Amino acid sequence: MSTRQVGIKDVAAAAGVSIATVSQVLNNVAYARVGAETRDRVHQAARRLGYGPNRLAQALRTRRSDVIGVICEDMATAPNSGLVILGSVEAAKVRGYTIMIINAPGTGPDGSGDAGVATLMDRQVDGILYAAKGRRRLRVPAGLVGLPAVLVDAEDVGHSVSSVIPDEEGGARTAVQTLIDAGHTRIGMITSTDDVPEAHSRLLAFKDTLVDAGLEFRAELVQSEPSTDAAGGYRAALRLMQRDRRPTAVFCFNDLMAMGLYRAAAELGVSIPDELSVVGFDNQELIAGNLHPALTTVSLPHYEMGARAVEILIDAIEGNTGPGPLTALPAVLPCTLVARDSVAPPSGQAVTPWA
Amino acid sequence: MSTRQVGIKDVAAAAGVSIATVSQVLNNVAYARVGAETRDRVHQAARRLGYGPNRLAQALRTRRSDVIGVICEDMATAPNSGLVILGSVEAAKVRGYTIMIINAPGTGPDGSGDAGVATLMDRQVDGILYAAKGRRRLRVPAGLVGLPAVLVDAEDVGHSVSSVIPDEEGGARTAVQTLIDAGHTRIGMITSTDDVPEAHSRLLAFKDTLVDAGLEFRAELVQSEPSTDAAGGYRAALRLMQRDRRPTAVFCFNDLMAMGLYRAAAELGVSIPDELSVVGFDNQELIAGNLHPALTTVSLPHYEMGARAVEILIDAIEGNTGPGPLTALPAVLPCTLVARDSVAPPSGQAVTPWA
DNA sequence: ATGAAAGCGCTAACAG
DNA sequence: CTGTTAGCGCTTTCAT
Repeated sequence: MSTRQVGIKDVAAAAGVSIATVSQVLNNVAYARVGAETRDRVHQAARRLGYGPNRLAQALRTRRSDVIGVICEDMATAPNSGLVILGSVEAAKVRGYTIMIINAPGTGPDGSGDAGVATLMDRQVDGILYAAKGRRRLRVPAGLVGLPAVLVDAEDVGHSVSSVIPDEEGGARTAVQTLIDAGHTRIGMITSTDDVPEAHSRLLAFKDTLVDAGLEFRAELVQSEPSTDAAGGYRAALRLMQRDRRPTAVFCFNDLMAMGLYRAAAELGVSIPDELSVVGFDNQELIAGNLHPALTTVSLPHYEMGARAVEILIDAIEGNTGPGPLTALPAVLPCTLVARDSVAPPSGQAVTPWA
Repeated sequence: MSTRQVGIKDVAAAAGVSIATVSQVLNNVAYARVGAETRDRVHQAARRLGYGPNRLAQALRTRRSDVIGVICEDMATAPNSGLVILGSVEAAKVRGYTIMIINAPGTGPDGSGDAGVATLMDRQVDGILYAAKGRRRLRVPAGLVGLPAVLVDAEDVGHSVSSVIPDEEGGARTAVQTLIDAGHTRIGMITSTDDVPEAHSRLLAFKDTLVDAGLEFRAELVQSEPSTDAAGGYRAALRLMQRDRRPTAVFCFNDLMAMGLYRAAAELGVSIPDELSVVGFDNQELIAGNLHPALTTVSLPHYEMGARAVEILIDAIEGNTGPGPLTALPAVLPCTLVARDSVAPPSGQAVTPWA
């Protein structure tokens, strides 16, 4: 803003060539056959003047802005939305793109980013990433369909937009299997009474993993609560732990509920992990890393989803995606176990007097 | 991308006027005196065709992109960086701007966003927001000085960039005063041994608030630890609580340390808030809201800083800032108390046998 | 091997 | 009151 921004024509003047030539050498145009010595002059002039291309002008001309719009539902409220943004920002950078971001209130069953889509398209973004607030399926804003777009952490009900989702069920199986592998046979679960997809899939994975391991599923060992925070976890845990034969391990719907379980255990004088193993879900670093003992949990691939979505999007934009439609099957990314200190083999001693 | 984007000339054709007229009515140019009936035709045509201006073309022509670049140090790692982003996104939207965001590794004593500044300037952003990772002072990237820029959560050592910072000390005073107001006279503190500015300012505020209230500052009632997480808080708390006369209330350096204090209290059988009041700092919702009892704490104005910074920036860009230099005193935003359930009057009973 | 010229979609003087 | 014209900074055909 101080000294007027140097442009291609300044470079041209300094190098004693035409602006066309400057453009060609600076962009390494294949067909342009420019003398080696000329190239040098141009490059040097550019460097000397501190030339940087005006990406707006380039975009106007080439009809490619190299910017990706990100619509984030309830940014900063949704836990870890920061990570999907970071993933997309970094993946974009690698490919020479930049992220333009807007927020969308995540209310109602439908995606709410309609105005957002328009805003971003006016700004000529090359494609749009819609980061949903962890709902399974949603109806994407009408404006989205037809243009390069990918949905993160949700699938479009109309299957008209491709998406990147976590392998929820695999993650839950991993969690339960971790407990089984540690030697537990009497495993409980604390979960949500809400009719949300995660609740179903995690419960299902819990059952399946148990029976796959030849273990019995006992309905009385799963306790649910409407609120999936620490308070809910505490109440569910109390019910679970105050029965005749309590489990030696429990799988929690999320880290917050696990936090409630920790409190219940402390009050009942049962020690984690010696007398009770626990694994959570979500890997909320702040919680999982600061509970005592640190919570073993399953991590949702937030960063990876953001990054992957951007890659898919850019491939689509640049046409590297082959002739097939953008709308293939959703990319499903693994949820990995983050092992900390809350899992141990069951203690030798009987957990209850008569067991 | 399907049907070629409609442009100003399509509207002109549809309305039977020239593109200049369209531009003028759509932009409400003051001096342009266009017939009311013509205006209507234009507006209708525009609406009917679903016209949206190509903001890139506008920007190229007007030399104003209406986009603000945000450089975020360690986005998503820094706690609550999501909130400053959200604040800036929403404030920008109100003024018709959009946010373009990039990440910068927050290592070393200096701001690391040099490349980032260049990237953003190439994209013709109108100004830059540099969101630091909660360090007090830093040397901003050289490219920043001279252009519209504001620093969030830090001050430039060269005072060449204006900034928005939290009233750390005021927040700490509020925290301590809350305890005093509840009737406590024997108040402890758990803090960091690190030589970081927050540690100094919070400790100072602690002392000052005490003496201002006519209370005695006792060095033995402040316990520090190098690690400011729950583990550190636990260790410090143990030392603090196992003395002859323990405090009836404690002010914690942050919510994580408070979390450690909760554990220590539980183990020692002292009940919060009946026998011990506690107030934290940071308002990490996930922690503070899920501890039991919920933690009363002081909130850092992350969202507000982002929003305020954008407003300052836009004022500077649009020249509403008066003749004065952009680099005025830093804007300091209040840290407010978030009252939850961890503070109560001191219990009537003596805390120790002989007290 | 290099340059002239047209034009991306829009705004801002200025002319009618 | 409205239209013509000249660019913003760049890329890309097409001449030379």
